[in-house]
Amino acid sequence: MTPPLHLSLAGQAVDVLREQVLTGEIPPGSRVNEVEVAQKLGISRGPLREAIRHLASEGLLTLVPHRGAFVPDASPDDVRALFELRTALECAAAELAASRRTDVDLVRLHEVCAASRSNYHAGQPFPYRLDLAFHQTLLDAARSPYIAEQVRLVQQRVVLLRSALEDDPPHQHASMDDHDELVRAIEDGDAARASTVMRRHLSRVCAQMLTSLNH
Amino acid sequence: MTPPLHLSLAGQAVDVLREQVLTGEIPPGSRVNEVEVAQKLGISRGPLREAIRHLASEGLLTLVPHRGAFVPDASPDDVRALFELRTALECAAAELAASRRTDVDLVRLHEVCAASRSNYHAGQPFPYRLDLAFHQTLLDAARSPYIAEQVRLVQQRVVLLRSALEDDPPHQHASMDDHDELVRAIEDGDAARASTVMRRHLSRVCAQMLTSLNH
DNA sequence: ATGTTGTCAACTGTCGACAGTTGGCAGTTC
DNA sequence: GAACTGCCAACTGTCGACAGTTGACAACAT
Repeated sequence: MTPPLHLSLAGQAVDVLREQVLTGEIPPGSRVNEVEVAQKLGISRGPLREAIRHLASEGLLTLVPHRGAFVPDASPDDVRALFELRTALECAAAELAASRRTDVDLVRLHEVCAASRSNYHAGQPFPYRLDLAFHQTLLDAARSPYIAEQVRLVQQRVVLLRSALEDDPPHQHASMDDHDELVRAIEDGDAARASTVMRRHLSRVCAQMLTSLNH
Repeated sequence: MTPPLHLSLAGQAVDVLREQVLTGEIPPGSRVNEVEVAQKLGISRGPLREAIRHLASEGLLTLVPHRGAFVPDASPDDVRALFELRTALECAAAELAASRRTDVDLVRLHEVCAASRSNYHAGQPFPYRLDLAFHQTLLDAARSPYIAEQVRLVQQRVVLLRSALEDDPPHQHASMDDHDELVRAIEDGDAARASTVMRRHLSRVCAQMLTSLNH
């Protein structure tokens, strides 16, 4: 009934470290010292090593033999290649969502879009939270667990390049329009259009990210 | 110059275990005993645990808390979901290959296709080796490292469901025709057709796999 | 015979300590 | 002063041992 009320130490360490890496508390380029972090978390090096390896498998850390684990900072080429992967996955998800969505899915998608707009007009911070929520809702509608899992991992790596999270109103506005158009295509069951719109949307996001990388 | 002439014990254990899992030496459904395997490999439990976690992150093992690691055996739904992911990735790769391929890529693709046919007529075993080689060559032509990496992982998981590797001549013949048509589309730089052919090809392979799952 | 409870062996989760490697720094030479 | 060499501290890679949990078996009650 109560599956694992308390996770293993390694699992807890994964959660804590992931949060610290994604929020930038451990900045890109810096190293993760095993003994230091283990003491700070109050655990031994064994579980911490497992946590580090796990995050490395998610792409949130890069391992260098005999040197340790580093938080990766991305080059423009990395960003482009990463978005090629993301585009492949999310376009497929959009197509599947268009053909499999239920009425409940549509309600949820509309809700997230409406929440985004009200949040935007209220000037709330962290608008990307709702952006992630939209893509997550779309993935639920696609009902393809393996694709969903991979998208989750890719989105994490994108968040790691938080440089583009600066609130850029024109970009936010365009994104919300993209989202609305995506929902309409999914509502119509038009897989081809859903894929096309998603591709354009991600292309825009990628470009925005690249420009903010160059300052 | 000689980067790591001898890998870490964990790295070696990963290679050995992956081979054993993929060849079925450790059959699906069976458990991996940490102390037993560690002794057999002549290493300690620490490095072996890291190897097990690594393979789990690749989808070749599933971890159950306090129970251990198991070799997963797939249900039809798993196969379908896995091929949805594979289709998303490889269709994108086919499109990219069509727009980025060089003359050298084309030569290599033709070579692999020719090798497949001669191998087929010679009645050699393990025809899937050359199938993997074809898809690998196509990925090289796509020049999208993240997509390539994910495809590699998915293909591994497909190999794990080796049930469909029974040499089925009609299926092999159809696959080789698909490959040839794919190369033509890539040669023409026709991304849309490359994607379409790849989708049909993988759909056929998935169907073949599902039928051989039901015996 | 069936269901329940107590016990136990086997295994995973975790820890602290030792060994091997790496990068940097001081000392030396030209 | 610059380049090279040898040493050293810090850190990762690895190991063996202990603690906690799980599933199964046996004994018992119904």
